[in-house]
Amino acid sequence: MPVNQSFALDGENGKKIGVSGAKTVAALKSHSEAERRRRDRINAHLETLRGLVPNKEKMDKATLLAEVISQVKQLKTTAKQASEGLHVPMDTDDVEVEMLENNAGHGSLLLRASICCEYRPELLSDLRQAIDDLPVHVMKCEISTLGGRVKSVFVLTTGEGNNGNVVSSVHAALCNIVEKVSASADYAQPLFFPRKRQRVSYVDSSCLSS
Amino acid sequence: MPVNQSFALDGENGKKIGVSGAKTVAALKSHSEAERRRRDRINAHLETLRGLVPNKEKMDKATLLAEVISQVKQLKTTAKQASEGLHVPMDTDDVEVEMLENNAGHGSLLLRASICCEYRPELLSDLRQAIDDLPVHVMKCEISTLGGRVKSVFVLTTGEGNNGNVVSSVHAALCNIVEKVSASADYAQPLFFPRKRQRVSYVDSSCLSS
DNA sequence: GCTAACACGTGACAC
DNA sequence: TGTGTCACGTGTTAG
Repeated sequence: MPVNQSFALDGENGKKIGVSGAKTVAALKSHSEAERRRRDRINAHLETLRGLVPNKEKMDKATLLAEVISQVKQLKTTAKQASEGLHVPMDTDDVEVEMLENNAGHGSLLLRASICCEYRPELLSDLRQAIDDLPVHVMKCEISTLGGRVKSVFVLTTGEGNNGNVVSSVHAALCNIVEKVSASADYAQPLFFPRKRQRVSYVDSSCLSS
Repeated sequence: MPVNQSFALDGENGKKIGVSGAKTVAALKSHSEAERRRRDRINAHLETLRGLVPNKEKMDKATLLAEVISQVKQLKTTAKQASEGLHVPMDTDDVEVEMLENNAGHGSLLLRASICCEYRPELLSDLRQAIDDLPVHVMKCEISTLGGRVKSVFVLTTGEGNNGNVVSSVHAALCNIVEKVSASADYAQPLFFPRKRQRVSYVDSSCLSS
């Protein structure tokens, strides 16, 4: 049992531990209480984490944290590759054009073009105009939005003949759109439709990177 | 500096603190060393976690753990919603609403709603209007077109409270849109953009269903 | 009895 | 000032 009464004894530095010692004791007590609260807070979070790992209970703190680490890494990779497959917009602007199939010299090329950028109201019509101006046909189009950002993927075919530098011209056209985005960078309401306030926190896609 | 030499003194229980005292001191030392190792292990894991959260450095242990918790939850939901397949429009009209996650009674529901139908010019604005009128928020939205047909998939969350019959009301709203489609069944130009004549034959989307 | 894990109180340092 | 965080050594308990 700790001493919480103050006796008239000499401290090591010659300081009296008398009536003033009561204050010291009180301060000490609040200190230990604060520390106790800190521990409780940390342990509460650890308890929450214990509920999020598959192994359920019975795990010491260190291995629990190790488990959480591997969980996070695992989830990151799966979420990343899954979102790649599903064309979820990342938070870095991006334009990609790749050739899916080169139909043996003459005839049509099959392209896959994607653009990822912040949303703005004229984006869709700009896209449509850009594609219309190119010597391509849209076979398939996919538009995804997440947290105010947009990713759009096109599967395109070229007509006969004019397949010289279609790839680069498509790329340039899409880049124009992205840059026009960053030009009119003042924020506008997102496409579809976080017009109402977003109650769920956005997915920070940067956390999917590493 | 701790006493690591053993003097011939009597302990309080009458136990000699002699040569055996050296053992006691040694045991105590190994104890504290073991504890130190344990702390280092835990702290190393915490440091690793610090590298996995977006905020980088400067975070006390408790808030770091809190951040990790929200990270894990976030990643879990995204990983779940990403595990759905590709959303290619079939050539049969369809409306589906399913519950992805029921957050423990209170709080928000996570829904996945999809609609597949023929394209018409007002479809997008109709969709937007319908979603706006519902007590839901759009977390993610994906629109795909193929051969004049369109499929749109939404990941929705409901606010607190009004989660009673959201599923059925969402379903009803989307069905209304589909039926409105077949009502104004006279053909209009497709969404995005086979406005120019389609030189390649449409992909029969039934062959994608497998 | 030995190891491993935990909670506790305390000194030190920071803002 | 005091309020908060951290590392440390120790007491205690379980396997």
